[in-house]
Amino acid sequence: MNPMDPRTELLKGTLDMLILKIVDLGPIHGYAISQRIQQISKDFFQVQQGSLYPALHRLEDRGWLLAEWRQTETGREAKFYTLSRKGKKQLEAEVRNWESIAEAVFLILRTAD
Amino acid sequence: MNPMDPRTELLKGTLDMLILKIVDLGPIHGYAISQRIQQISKDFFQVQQGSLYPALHRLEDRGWLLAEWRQTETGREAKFYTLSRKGKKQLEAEVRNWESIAEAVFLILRTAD
DNA sequence: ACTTGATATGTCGATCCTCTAGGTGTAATA
DNA sequence: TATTACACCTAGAGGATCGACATATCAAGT
Repeated sequence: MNPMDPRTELLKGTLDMLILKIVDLGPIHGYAISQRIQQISKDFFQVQQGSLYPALHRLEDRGWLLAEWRQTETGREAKFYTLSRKGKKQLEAEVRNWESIAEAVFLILRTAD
Repeated sequence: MNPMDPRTELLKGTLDMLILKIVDLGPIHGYAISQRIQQISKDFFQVQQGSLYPALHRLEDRGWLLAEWRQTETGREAKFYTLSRKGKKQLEAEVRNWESIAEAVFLILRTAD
């Protein structure tokens, strides 16, 4: 995605939350996470691999995701992620925060003179 | 503000839009912009000076804001900003984009298994 | 007279995140 | 056989925000 593409800008800080949310739906591997995000958002978000994998490692390092090598349905090796208890709490906090931010942004955008 | 405070994440990439929106309400100087944003968002957003002034210069460099030194009501010198025609279009584009992003994010957050 | 706090602008360096662009390897399909 | 999809990864560049610092004026309190 072009660095001037506005879609890049506002994924900033949101990607972690979206990943945690997708993983919360059930064990899933990285490649499939990016597909799910793209699919559910109706192709609006396209998570680059250069964003995806560093984010997954970040979330694992922070103890929010647990990783385990398993086989996919098609018999390939892949790293499956699940949410830790800490991750679940983090997700809840981030969702609350996102809702507050969205509310505050809309307050400002709807302000008339 | 605590670095762990979620408000620190002023949702990167949103600040420019909020500034453009506030300036669109009428000529205003930098210091007052940060106050307006804080006030309208009911203290949720607190724009740091280290974010504010670089942002204003950025927006001016891109031709979205026009600057002019004037006196405040209290007789102090301050740099007043107004929206250029390009800035107005940019604001409209960013608002449309923000709405799309918010929609896409909520699509994902509301997804149940 | 002095000090504090609000007003008002600005820079610098650190930090963090995303992107592009590369890389590895396997399996299915044309 | 070549290409595409799957599945993982990293390095370096660029951009944005922040905390901390620096400057200066002015009002109000002590």
